[in-house]
Amino acid sequence: MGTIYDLAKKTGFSITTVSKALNNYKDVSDKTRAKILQAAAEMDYLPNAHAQSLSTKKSWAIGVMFSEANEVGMKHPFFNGIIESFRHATEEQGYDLIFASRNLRNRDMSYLEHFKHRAVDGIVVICSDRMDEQVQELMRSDIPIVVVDMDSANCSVVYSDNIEGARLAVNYLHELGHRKIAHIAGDETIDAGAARIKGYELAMQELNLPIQPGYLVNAGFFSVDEGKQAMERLLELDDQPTAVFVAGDQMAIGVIEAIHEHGLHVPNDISVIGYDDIEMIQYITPKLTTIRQDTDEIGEAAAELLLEQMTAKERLTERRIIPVRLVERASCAPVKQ
Amino acid sequence: MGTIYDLAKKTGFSITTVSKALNNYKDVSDKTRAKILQAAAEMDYLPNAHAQSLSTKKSWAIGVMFSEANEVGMKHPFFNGIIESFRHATEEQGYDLIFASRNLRNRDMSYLEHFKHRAVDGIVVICSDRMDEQVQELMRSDIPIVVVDMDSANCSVVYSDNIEGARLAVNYLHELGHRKIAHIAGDETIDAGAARIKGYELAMQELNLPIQPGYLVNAGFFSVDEGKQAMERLLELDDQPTAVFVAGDQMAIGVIEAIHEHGLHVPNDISVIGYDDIEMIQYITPKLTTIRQDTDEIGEAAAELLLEQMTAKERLTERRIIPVRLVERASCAPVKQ
DNA sequence: CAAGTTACCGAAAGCGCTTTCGGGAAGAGG
DNA sequence: CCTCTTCCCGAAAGCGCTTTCGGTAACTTG
Repeated sequence: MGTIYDLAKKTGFSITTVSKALNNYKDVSDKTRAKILQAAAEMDYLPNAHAQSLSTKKSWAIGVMFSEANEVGMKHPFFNGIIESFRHATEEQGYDLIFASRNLRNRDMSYLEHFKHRAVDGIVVICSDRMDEQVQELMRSDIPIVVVDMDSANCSVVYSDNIEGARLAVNYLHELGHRKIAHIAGDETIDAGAARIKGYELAMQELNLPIQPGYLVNAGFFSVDEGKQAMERLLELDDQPTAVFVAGDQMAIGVIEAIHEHGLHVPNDISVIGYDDIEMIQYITPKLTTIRQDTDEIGEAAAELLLEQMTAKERLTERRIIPVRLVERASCAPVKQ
Repeated sequence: MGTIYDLAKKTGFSITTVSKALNNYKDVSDKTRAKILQAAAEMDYLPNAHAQSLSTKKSWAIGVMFSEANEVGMKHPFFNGIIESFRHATEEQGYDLIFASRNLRNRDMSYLEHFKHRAVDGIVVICSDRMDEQVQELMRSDIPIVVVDMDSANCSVVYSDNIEGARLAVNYLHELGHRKIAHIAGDETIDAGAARIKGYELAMQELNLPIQPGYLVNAGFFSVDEGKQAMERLLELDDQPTAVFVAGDQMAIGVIEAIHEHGLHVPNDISVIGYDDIEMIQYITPKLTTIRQDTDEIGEAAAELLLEQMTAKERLTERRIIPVRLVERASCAPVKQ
């Protein structure tokens, strides 16, 4: 492949001139630039990224911290959509993504340490647990950073409009005639969970609907099983809800399972509305009505906020809230009289 | 954070000694090593990865080429499981994954070029299209490489035992009494598709079952829609099959949809068996019986084959075939008499 | 006690690139 | 014809680290 020295030797120019030609400096004539470029193509020369980074202090790499409660990593059906869209957006600007291990040659270090070691230009964290000490550490650092699906005053963040999403869900059920509306919630330590609870409470209040005892149940961390268990608690109630707003699609799948196992029908006996709009809910029975989060737009917004900081070379703290919308399918029906 | 020079100044030793202490050379006394390590901790010194790579020619990074026909990237429900497992396995050895963009500061280059530019230690390619010129180029290069879900004599490969998987599927249907067994296949340009076709033909032959005209239908690239369309062609036949072996779970979802839309029932009228065992098929109705590919093991095997080459510093060409197994759920039933 | 080991440390070169700064040649202006 | 710009180009330092090689001090050994 050769180095810049080889190119210099081949063309007869100094490495300085070669470097300048390659980097479009203005103080090299078109003629010599052409010669150098041609020679570079001939010996398919490629600059060494490490050498470049060393001397420019810019690595063209973005560190990704991806971590969620259920440890499924890239298999996470919602987060992986965000990552994918983020990747597209940053790729266009010439950045590579690096998924850092926490293990540097068997000395384990924090994500921050690792990212500093790798000298990334920016960091994106997709992590649901705001208490994670690793995340805190990243947010305290001075590396440009953007955090997805989590709120914070100390760095740029992007997340869906969860309050509005919850309101959409509750209002929709209300329009269908439901009054006994329960909420199967995500854990409050997760911002998205907390916000949807708040939205639920707000919406109920606006509609003058009381939240009956036992109608707000914490289902933990968005897994199918937890959703199922939560629904079972709801089904034990004397005064069962006629509709339930579930804080996540995966939980909603468990919820429907539980309802079916109890011999009841969705949506005829109980209406269910989810949150996220992950792919698989189009294929279950009944197809799940849900609040759609726009992963494409979330990823793009995250990229935008990060790129902004990286070019400005200073930390900004912008907050971007992405609109959600209701996707009507078949899991909700008018209340039975 | 400081450099090795700062550390040297702080401790009074030369940078040579500092470097040696950090890298566990034997020719530095325990006492001075301790001092240096302590000082390093105090100023939380971290070596700069670019400088290290530049001088050692080892980047501790693995390039990932991830590309499939449907352009869903990391959202791909099967491939993302492999990546995740691969990531775990390589992480343990201290490697980071780099998802390379094909765009180097707005000059577009090939994956190979990009990986050379980044000086990765190895490459993993997860790509279904064997004709992809980019993949060919990677395989021709001299960088350690492992290819997943594709066969080749020129580099290390790992894939599932597709022949055996197809055989398992067909035999299972046969045991249920089915004789009219169709195959909705993946495109033959994709190794996995071709192998499953071959397995299907083999198994049918072994059972002395003729493959009726129209029973082998190419459904293209494993999407739900393509599966659906293929099934519709099958349903137009005068002599309809009683069971169909579908080369991918996503296609099988479309297949079931098509059957239902025609007023028929799965599995009572037609049995369906899929391939892959992606998560969502546990939640559809009926739960899909399928051939399970072990993504964990595939990812681990890929990591193993790659690490092997990277430490040996030479290209090996080992072939690893991962066993599959039948997962019985509810989409197949004994044939009606 | 002289000679030979062994243990520990440092000077310096090198990895491949960028960038400042200065200098020579060619052109502009009087 | 002389001075002042403008246009090109290159020497050299520097980015932060590793590694070879040699040298000194301390320690054995007979």
